Amino acid sequence: MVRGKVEMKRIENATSRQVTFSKRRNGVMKKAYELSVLCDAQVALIIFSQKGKLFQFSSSRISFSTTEQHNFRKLMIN
Amino acid sequence: MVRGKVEMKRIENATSRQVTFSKRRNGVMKKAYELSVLCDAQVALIIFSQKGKLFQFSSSRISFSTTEQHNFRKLMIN
DNA sequence: CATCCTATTCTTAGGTC
DNA sequence: AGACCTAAGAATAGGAT
Repeated sequence: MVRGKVEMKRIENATSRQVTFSKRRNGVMKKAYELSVLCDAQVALIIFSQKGKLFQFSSSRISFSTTEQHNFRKLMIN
Repeated sequence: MVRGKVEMKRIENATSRQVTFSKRRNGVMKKAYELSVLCDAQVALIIFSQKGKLFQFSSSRISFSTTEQHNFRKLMIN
């Protein structure tokens, strides 16, 4: 595979998938933050890893309540 | 200002802010989609423009209900 | 207000530690 | 699991239309 090029499908190797998850999760969080700041938009981002670990970003006037997170997690596990 | 370089603060010019919103909104949506596919993660992203227009992405097993969207909108408007 | 262009910056795959 | 490195590819600012 050419270095840097990636096919848009599930990464089969579990280690690579975990590393990419960690890197890209930070990337998309940053992009969400930048959008909210630059454009004065309200943004909420919620991410569950395969193991059900939660990551989230939200700008000041929008947020996920604990109940909503719980509901999301239930949806995710089904 | 150097072409391509941007300060991480609200864009004051309304036209520029709108154009950047449109471009970066697509960018972050794409990143959220890619994260969900590559890493088999559950991702939900919700964005309100300054005018209260809603944009969202969510992967298959997680989603915002109409009620949740309504609640977000109320939070956002306050 | 969306879409094309492209120089420039930013992100990231693959690697090492 | 996380931090660093670097080449390569992707995103985007500013302009044009």
